[in-house]
Amino acid sequence: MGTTQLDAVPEPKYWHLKTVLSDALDSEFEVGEILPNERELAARFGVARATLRQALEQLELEGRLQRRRGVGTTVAPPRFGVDVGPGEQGWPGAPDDAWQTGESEETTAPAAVAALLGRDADEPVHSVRRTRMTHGQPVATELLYVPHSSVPGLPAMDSTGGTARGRAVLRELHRLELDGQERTVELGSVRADDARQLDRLPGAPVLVVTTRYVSQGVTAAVSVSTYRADTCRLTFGEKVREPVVPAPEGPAPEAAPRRHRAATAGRLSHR
Amino acid sequence: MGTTQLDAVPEPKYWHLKTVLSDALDSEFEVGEILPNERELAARFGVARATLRQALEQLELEGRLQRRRGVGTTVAPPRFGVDVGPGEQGWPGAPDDAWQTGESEETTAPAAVAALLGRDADEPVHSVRRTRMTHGQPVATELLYVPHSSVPGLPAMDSTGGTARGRAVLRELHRLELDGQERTVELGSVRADDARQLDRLPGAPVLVVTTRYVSQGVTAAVSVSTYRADTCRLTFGEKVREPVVPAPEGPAPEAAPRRHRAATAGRLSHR
DNA sequence: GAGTGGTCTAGACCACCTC
DNA sequence: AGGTGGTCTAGACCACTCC
Repeated sequence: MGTTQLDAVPEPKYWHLKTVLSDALDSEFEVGEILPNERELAARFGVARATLRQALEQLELEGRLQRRRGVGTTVAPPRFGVDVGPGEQGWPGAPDDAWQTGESEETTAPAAVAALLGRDADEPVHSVRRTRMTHGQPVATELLYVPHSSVPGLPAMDSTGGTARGRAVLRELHRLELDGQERTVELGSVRADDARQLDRLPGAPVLVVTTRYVSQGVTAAVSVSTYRADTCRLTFGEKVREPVVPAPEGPAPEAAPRRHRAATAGRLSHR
Repeated sequence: MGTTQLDAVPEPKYWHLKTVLSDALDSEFEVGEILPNERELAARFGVARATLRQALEQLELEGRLQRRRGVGTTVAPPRFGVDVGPGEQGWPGAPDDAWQTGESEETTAPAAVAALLGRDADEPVHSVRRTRMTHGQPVATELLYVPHSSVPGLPAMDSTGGTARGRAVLRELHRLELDGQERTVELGSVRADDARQLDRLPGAPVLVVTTRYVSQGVTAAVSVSTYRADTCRLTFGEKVREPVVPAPEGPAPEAAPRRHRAATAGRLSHR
């Protein structure tokens, strides 16, 4: 007695805030437009900044917003669709691939990778770092692990730890016959070293794509690629051509107008 | 002058905490074991609870921990590898698939899905809800959208909005010839309705797999599946058999012992 | 009812970018 | 120097689970 009705599940404030902001983004903002700052938004909605930030975090996770320290919060463009095979049924470094070869060094593979390779954890491998660019932005970094035994023909150039070495490794890899590849995708958080290359803070969500390259029945190489989860949509094309894909937003896309109305000055109404 | 050295980047507390906890998880805890509660952990590390929670959030995102309200925080098992074609080159509802057909109803597809279907946004579609189980746990929910024009042979059973109707839709789908399918994977956050089915709170991170099924040159159906990102590793097998995959943990797996030492009582040392 | 994780507050300071 | 987002604190209350 007293409760007007079944108030049922009191929706968390930040959750409600998120949907309000999401709607405002659709109706009142242009892509690339900069939002009012967090302190102002929090005040306007009558919540603590931490609560507002919880909502913004969600929206950033869904690729709707982009936040940069010292700059501000902007409305993010729809996610890129980046192709992740098996379209290009080739080895890394195929002439047409989207990757840019970087440093290479001789190390020992991390335990998990060694297990995937089916090699001992202490067997030396070539590790080649690569970066993938799209629209002028780095969207992924990769570490490619190639056991010495996979590329026995590689000329000795031990101390040449530069990009030349990386290209040499890729070249040798191409001499092998590729039987197939196997991929897994999972969620991770970017480590400090990758973070800088991807222009994100450590801990930002990434999609980790692990690929096992098989040649003549054995795993010849393993690559671990980390894609920015906020800006990327991984596509696995097969046979079919892609039409205009209007980036589903959030989880299960529900009626999403995303009309671009002219943006003037003081909108984003409260309540 | 004055700084002893390049103190460079003062690592955030929660970031350092995360690595400390991560190491402790490897060395001092068993899978399924329950951690001390948050207030205790925070006190033990001399930080505010919010800071500790930031570290725990990261670890949960990486699939290392599982937190349940009212229960506690437990050490998560390695992620499941769930197959996401194109191994089973078939229509949804193939006799051997891992999905469990649920409710079906007649609706109109959300805008983004309608665009993928290449149909008008107001054309009626059958929407079939399905659930994917693995190891007795629900790992994904799906909404399958089938335009009426794709299954003209479907007998009239308008008001039969149950699972029988869903099965009928799938049955009709099988009569079509499948030319190919096209998938995309992206990060999302689970909506309220899916959340309950996946036993997660709203907003939890999910991997959204959107599949376009093509028959005779046109898109015959579109499915949107949301997988729990904390417990799932999506696998895209091709030709190759899978060995024992020891779940890379975090982004780029670095030397990960994950040895299971006997767990006693009051460890998890500070500093 | 006791104990857990989830939400929220009102403040403070820091790191970074831009002017 | 001033403004932005990022980190951190010390508290409070709530929703949930289990006994």
